[in-house]
Amino acid sequence: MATNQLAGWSVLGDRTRRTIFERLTNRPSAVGDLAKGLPVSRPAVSQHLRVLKEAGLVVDRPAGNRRIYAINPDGLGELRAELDRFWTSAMTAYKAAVEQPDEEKT
Amino acid sequence: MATNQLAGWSVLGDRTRRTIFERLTNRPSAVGDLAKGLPVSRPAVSQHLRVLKEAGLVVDRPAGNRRIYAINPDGLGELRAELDRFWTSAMTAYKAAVEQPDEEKT
DNA sequence: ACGCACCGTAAGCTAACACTTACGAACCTG
DNA sequence: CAGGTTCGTAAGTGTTAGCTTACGGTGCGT
Repeated sequence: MATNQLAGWSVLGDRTRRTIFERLTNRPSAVGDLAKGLPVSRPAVSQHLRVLKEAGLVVDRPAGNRRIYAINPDGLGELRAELDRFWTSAMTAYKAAVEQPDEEKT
Repeated sequence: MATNQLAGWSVLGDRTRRTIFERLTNRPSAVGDLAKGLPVSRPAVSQHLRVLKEAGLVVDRPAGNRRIYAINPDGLGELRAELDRFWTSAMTAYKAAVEQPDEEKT
């Protein structure tokens, strides 16, 4: 499935990719339709979709002539978990560090 | 102030920068100490810290010979808000799209 | 004052990345 | 079958991003 375990952060670091991803949260779309609303060419969108797919964030399904891309619920969950992990880890460590300024007093 | 409004994603998209940021959540540190635990040189860490600082995620304070970098609580809050905004937006749109699969044609 | 440690910045290099055009495959419609 | 879509991929290009080395500035200790 997802070839990368923690790709969410870096994958969504790109603006275009975030836009594509957000559009897909609104509705599943074909490649050409996505490209129409973007300032980049259709093959560029296709390549972004491949990256998103390899990260497990989207899934694709053939529909006759076209290919419909949609959000992958599992990938969405993993992304959520990744963000949660990062955030809680950062917050707990930060709180602990604030409440114990033991190390280095200025 | 944070020079960018949505810098969180792209700034923390880099692995080294995420590591530095997480280390700073544990305890404020000087540049050299940070560089010691990383596979990159000290100037590289310095440059990363500048990016983090411009994004409003960290603050620095001179301490004699050295310069102590620490997490910026305001930046942490803004990051939290940004992640929340992204997540809720994505989730609400996604749920709505799932409950109305009639819109597939465009 | 002298030497040493710590740090920021400039300059330059390299690899990765996002993008384009060109091409071929698969599909539907007449 | 012929023609027109839709799409993925290969090949090539320009830019950016992260990294290194080199250098200058500042503060501390002897």
